[in-house]
Amino acid sequence: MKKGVLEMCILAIISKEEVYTSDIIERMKEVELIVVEGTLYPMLSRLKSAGYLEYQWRESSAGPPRKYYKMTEKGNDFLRELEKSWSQLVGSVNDIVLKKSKS
Amino acid sequence: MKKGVLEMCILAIISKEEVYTSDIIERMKEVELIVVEGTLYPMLSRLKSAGYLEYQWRESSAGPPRKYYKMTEKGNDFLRELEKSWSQLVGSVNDIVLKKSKS
DNA sequence: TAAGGTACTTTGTAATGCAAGGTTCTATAT
DNA sequence: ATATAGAACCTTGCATTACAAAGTACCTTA
Repeated sequence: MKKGVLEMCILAIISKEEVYTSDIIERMKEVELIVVEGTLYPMLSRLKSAGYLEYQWRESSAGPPRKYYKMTEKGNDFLRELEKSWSQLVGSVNDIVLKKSKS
Repeated sequence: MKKGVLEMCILAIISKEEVYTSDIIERMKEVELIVVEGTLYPMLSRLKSAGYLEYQWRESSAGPPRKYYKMTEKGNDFLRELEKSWSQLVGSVNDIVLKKSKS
């Protein structure tokens, strides 16, 4: 029923700026959403294989190189889809929750 | 990241009126949320074992008897919890999605 | 008393997200 | 030079969630 909320968040973050994994975790934490590496790495690989993302290696000033992700055209389309079904879900759930009881 | 949206919907429906499974499916369909028996029966059993629901057998005018569910006190508390974390989730996701890109 | 529909239940499976552990690479302290 | 620490990446195994599909029980009607 509720497919792809986390996926949508990740894609939304990447659509704003090129980021690597730790950036994503940080952006999520900024709005009190906790997500961990073990979730993120497989998901990013999946999204990349699906053609929604592409990445580029970049060196870091302190530490090993990082994979910086950015959206593809297809990824942007997919993000718009996800956003649409997300707002539909929110609407439906609000209908259920806010409906007056039969009294 | 976030669990229990469907659970919250089910509990919200039951909190409005005493219903049996087919009623729930119908209420959900009214707001374009599709849920099926195979999802619902195990979930209702779980919620009942957890002490959030109780049920009562009632005869039907045409067919076998039905399990009518209603909330317990504990169930109402739990529902309020779920609603709170649901609106937090909606808020957080909106923050992510609506945030301006760095440009 | 057989047939069909309604209601409840169980089983197997796919997808999701997490914990935990592992590998590689770089910088720094010894 | 070498060991240590830490950053970044990746993998494995597990619990949970939701669904499809098949199965069981009951009730009404022909």
